[in-house]
Amino acid sequence: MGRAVPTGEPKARIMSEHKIRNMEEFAALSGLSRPTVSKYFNDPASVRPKTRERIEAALERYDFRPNIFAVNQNRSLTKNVGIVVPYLADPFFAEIARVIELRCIEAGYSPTLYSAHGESRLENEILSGLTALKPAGVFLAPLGRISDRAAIERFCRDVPTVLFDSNIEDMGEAFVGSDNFSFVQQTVDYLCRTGAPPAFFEMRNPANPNANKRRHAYLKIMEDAGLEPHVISVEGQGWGFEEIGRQGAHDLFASGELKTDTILCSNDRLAIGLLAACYERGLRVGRGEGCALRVASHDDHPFSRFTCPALTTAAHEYEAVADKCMETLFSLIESGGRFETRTETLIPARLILRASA
Amino acid sequence: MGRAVPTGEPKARIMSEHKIRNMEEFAALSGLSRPTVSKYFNDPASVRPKTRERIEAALERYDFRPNIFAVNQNRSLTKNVGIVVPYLADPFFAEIARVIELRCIEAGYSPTLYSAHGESRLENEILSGLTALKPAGVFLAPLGRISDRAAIERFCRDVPTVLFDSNIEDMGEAFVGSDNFSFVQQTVDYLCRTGAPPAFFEMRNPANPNANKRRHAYLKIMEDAGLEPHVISVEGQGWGFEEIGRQGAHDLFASGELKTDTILCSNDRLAIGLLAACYERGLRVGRGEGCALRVASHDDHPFSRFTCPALTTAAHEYEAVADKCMETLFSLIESGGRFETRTETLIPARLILRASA
DNA sequence: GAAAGAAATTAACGCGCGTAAAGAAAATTG
DNA sequence: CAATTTTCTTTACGCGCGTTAATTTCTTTC
Repeated sequence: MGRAVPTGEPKARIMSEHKIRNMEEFAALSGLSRPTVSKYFNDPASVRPKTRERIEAALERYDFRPNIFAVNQNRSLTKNVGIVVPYLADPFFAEIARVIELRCIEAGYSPTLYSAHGESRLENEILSGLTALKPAGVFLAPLGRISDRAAIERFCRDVPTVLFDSNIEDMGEAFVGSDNFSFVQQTVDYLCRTGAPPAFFEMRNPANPNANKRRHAYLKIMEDAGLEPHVISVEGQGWGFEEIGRQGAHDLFASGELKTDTILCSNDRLAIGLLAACYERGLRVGRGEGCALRVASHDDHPFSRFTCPALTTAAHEYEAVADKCMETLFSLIESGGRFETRTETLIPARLILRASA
Repeated sequence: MGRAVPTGEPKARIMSEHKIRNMEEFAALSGLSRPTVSKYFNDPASVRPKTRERIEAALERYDFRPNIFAVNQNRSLTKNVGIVVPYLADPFFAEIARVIELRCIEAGYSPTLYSAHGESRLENEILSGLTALKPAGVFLAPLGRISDRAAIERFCRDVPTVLFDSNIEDMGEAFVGSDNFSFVQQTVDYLCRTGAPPAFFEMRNPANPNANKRRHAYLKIMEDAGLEPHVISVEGQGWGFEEIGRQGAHDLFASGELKTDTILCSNDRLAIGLLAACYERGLRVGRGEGCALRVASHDDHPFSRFTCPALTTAAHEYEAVADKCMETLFSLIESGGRFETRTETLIPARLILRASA
């Protein structure tokens, strides 16, 4: 496991040579037998250094890669790793997937990225296709509420799976994600410490379970602080969160029902929409003089640094989540794909103060 | 080609049955011979309707999928399609990749998404790995300037490739992308028609060739209009365009060298950074009264609708690009992977007027 | 219902590689 | 140097499926 297998990087080749068809031929050109070369590709350290040198010299000259389909045919497990996210065009998922993917590559695996594009039908097809690839493991951020539980359960029985981002009870061998309570606690604490307690701005029917956890956290924290909670649930379907936030904010401001000058958004994408609405209405957002509203949020979306004003938010520890994901997968693979008990790792948030609150 | 192969969607299975090991076993359970079943999987229409029904009934019951590695081992071509982009965490690429991927799925292919993460080393590894997958075709948006030309050229010799987004001369069988000249023409025309001629705001050493084409287009258009061009090139490396734009804008404003009230950004991500800088400096952007600056840009980045103010931009026709990509790949596959002559399709921009200019 | 045509079956080979067993060759040890 | 251990070679089988050729069985047609 985790051995450094050569990956056929571009090198100066001898072009006059015809293309190598198979390992037999390559072995002959290396002056070795096929089983030895096969051993090398399974673990370069398993052959004598001198033999290894000969193979690697031949590799320089002839640009040969074992046929990936033939290699995997008899294997019960491959070096494939699947990374499945609900919607890759959401920069948050693009970013977390990016970090995990890079970690996988570093560890010598072949990660493949999949997006369910917000549809449970596609999520199912991805999982069923992934099963056929016999991956060593899969990182799955499920769609959430609209996921096909039965399909995911079936998948997790066949493939060692680490859930991330969105937890689904008892699904997969482990869960790695952010601690939603910590997110909300930090933002609410900060906002209360520096001004009025926040109202909570969210989508009414979020597909993602984290949204519900954040609402519950908000309610609990406000209650514990003896403060009256104020939840604003806006309507909207699909993955256009910014537009939903923008529309919802316009409706909110028009209704005149907002009783505070501090809004905590469930996530940054809603906040981005809300800030756009504020700008459109000439509402100045920030903590300074002449500001009508403070806005904070959660996720540290890649774009939250560049909103106007820049968004105060509770950040995911992207690197830490990715590291923990990898670590979990490694021990999962070492345990033969199953854990005795399902572990859940919740990584706390890091508060990032910017100009919006 | 393009046949509707069943994809093993979740169905009610008879759980008591043991798992099918191979096609032989599945054929027996269907009451048919393996070659017939094999024929079916290659083309469901190639067997008698009655036979087809029997297989599909068995498929309902037993949840069998041909071993993907064994299937592809002897094939010189698979139904795999690769989609390679330079940086998937850039929402522009995430969006165009999303649309192309969905089109591929609709067409019955198995698309796989790859991101070079901004590194030519990874781009090379993706291509060399992709070659091994014997894909029917590949959509490649190369890194651009830092791409390893020789590696890409070698890849294109082995695999039918359609370049998109970034053109590299004579590389691949075809290119599909947006018409940078049209982008700049529309924005410059609009800006000149409604106010002062724009200065052009760009990165000094853009990796992406489109940036150079846009600068040239700007210079040409200004020249033809008898106007003096003014190019502002800001420093910066990597993929953090927003931050580069923000820093560059601050430097620009601090220097006092800006001689116009109209800025045309090379792309939306730079513009997002520039708008953030404007906000931070209290510069009001827009075309209305009391605005210090007009800002327009190119790409119709998914967030350009939500900047403050919303960004006037020349939009890619995402759908049209994706459609043309698919169309090109289809005819490429039908032509056996090679075109007589390399075609270049440039799709004009669509101007989107918003509040920023 | 017989002849012609279509579709399925049987049998067999090949793809490229993993892997195991047995023996030969090389490296290591005392 | 001989004895031992390690590594490599030879030989051979198996994986699951594509594919072909020769037959057999089923459909269609008149």
